[in-house]
Amino acid sequence: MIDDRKLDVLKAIVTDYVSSREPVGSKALVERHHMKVSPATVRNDMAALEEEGYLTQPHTSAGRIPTDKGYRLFVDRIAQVKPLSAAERRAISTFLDGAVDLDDIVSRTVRLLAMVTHQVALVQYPAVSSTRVRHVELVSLAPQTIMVILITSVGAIYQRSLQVPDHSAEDLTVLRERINAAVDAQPTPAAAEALRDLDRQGLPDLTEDIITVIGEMLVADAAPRIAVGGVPNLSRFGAEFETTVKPMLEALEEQVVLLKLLGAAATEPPGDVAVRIGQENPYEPLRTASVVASSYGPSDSPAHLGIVGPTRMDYPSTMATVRAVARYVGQFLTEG
Amino acid sequence: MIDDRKLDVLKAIVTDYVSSREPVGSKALVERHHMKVSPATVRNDMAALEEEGYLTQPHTSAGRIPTDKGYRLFVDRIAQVKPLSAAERRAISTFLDGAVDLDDIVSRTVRLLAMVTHQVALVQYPAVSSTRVRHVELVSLAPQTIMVILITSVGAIYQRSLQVPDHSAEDLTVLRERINAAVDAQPTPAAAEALRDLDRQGLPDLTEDIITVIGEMLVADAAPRIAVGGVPNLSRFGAEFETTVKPMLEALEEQVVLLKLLGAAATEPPGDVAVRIGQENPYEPLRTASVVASSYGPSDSPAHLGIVGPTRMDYPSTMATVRAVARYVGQFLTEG
DNA sequence: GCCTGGCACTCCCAGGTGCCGAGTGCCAGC
DNA sequence: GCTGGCACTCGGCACCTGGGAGTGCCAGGC
Repeated sequence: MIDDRKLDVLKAIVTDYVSSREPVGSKALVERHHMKVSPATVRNDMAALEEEGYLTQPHTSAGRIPTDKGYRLFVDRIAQVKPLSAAERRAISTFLDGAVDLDDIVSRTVRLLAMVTHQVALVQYPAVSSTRVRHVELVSLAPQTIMVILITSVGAIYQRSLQVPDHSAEDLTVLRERINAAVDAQPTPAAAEALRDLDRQGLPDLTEDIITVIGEMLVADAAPRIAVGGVPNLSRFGAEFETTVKPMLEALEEQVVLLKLLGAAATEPPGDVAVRIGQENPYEPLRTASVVASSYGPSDSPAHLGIVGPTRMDYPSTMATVRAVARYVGQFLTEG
Repeated sequence: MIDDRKLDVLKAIVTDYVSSREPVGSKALVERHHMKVSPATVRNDMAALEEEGYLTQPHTSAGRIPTDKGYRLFVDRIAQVKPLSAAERRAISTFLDGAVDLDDIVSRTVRLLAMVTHQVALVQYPAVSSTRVRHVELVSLAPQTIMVILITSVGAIYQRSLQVPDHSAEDLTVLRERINAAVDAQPTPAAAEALRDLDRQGLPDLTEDIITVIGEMLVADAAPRIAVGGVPNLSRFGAEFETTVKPMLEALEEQVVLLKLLGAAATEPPGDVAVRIGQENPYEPLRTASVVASSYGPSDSPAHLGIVGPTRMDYPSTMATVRAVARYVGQFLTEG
């Protein structure tokens, strides 16, 4: 039975533990939070919370610390999103000023997120499919190698090389014009369709190969990438090197793992913030870490962004920041 | 006076210290290296080496460890490059098989270096100027925004956006054709020149802006990038978190610092390996780290690659690996 | 003259001891 | 159902101590 006072106790313990990194005892808790009840009462509540799995004791006669389940309850039931400070608002609303291309936008975003949350930040590049095609370029790199370049309306560039049969420069020119006529300014799903229905009359042998490749680039979002920043923020956890820092460094090296983490975390509709705490993460070694993620871009194919940090983190502020940044980037992309 | 035996002693101390991480005493040294002299004699040599600054003692009655100066002498005078193991040779000669584009080559290289050396690996993307221009594309992103895309013969893509006055699609087409006629298949310095001398007759207003931007892209190598890999290898130094891991993480976040480090280290002609040890690095916080670097690509504008690790590293193997990888990548780029 | 064995000395480190304080659980009383 | 009180537990810290590794120095020998 979790009544209101127990929730208050849990909330106080989470808050104190996050800021002090030390197990929280009943006496200190009552003092620091001006509670209306005595330490003994709080102790009873703590015992009940521990009984139900929300708290744990590192050892007998130590204070309590929250479990993953405790953090979960805290996030679900208690944490009202903390309003951002004026400085944070200002940072968020100006950090994209003067961004020139997609790379620039992403790298600024990742730096901002890392700076404001003091955690490791992750930003996925927007999917191809969220944009319109601006131009397709075919460049002959070697006699039998062609590079296909796809440029989207947000300034993103995707490239692929492929081996093709012999061909002339004229072949390429014709093909390039035909393709661009079909896909220019189309949203990517429509472009993929237009490409399938392209009139093959008079086009060279290599057409099919190239169209296939472009189709893949448009649909599959072949190699979704994630930018990482704020790794030095892990320095604060030097003490927990083996359990926290090492697995995080290893995860950060693996794009696949990052994608899985972000993807699994950000299942909510864009604008909402999702939190995966400790064991809830789909990656075993990161059971001491939490992911706070959101998404941006069009709702039919959103890109994700978020942060990774120890379960012991300031969820209300972090969630507020992630949400604000995601919204702002999304807005910037649709407007710019 | 450093005679041969003292060099042997230094060599033995460096070797043992690198593998054991512990100060080396005279007795253990004589035993492990089957020396022909007694511990007492070695002690005298050690005292002399310490006197001259090649060794130091963490505290009285502890063994000796090498100083930066000691490592320097070791590298300069003693370390014969260790031949690579069969497995290493095999890894190096196959890791680029199937690499499709420049991004792929660089990311494979950085992973390989990290894997073989067990250190943090750095690989700079080849400079624009080391290649030929394959194509220049102008794409209109917004009414007054143009993206300039430069594609080189190795499949590298460089992009820049710029604001321009109003223009028509025809303007762009004319300009694009004129520019490509001038620069196609030229080595970048020649291309820059051709661009300067371009016949401006009949070209639109925005020509100058665009030519300037392309010129910058060609010459200045506007944003040299460095790929980083093997960061989890820092896990082995968890014990020295504050002094070693933290400053490294911070340095790795800063492309500028990395460029400076690699650039300063790899001043030798391509094919040679350069080592910067501890204090010799041009970045104060990394005074407990060494950089082993080499360069690849054309000798007039080489790109750098290398590794960063603690001064206590296996220099002979590391140097051999870095050299082998640099050579192989260089070869692959010229052939492929 | 250089190497060597011996010896006294230094100092880190690991293990053991004891105390202190924070924190708990429980209980009787209001 | 809350509270104050009390006995108890246990981690952390300071302190001490002995062992061992390593050194510097010196006198003697090849």
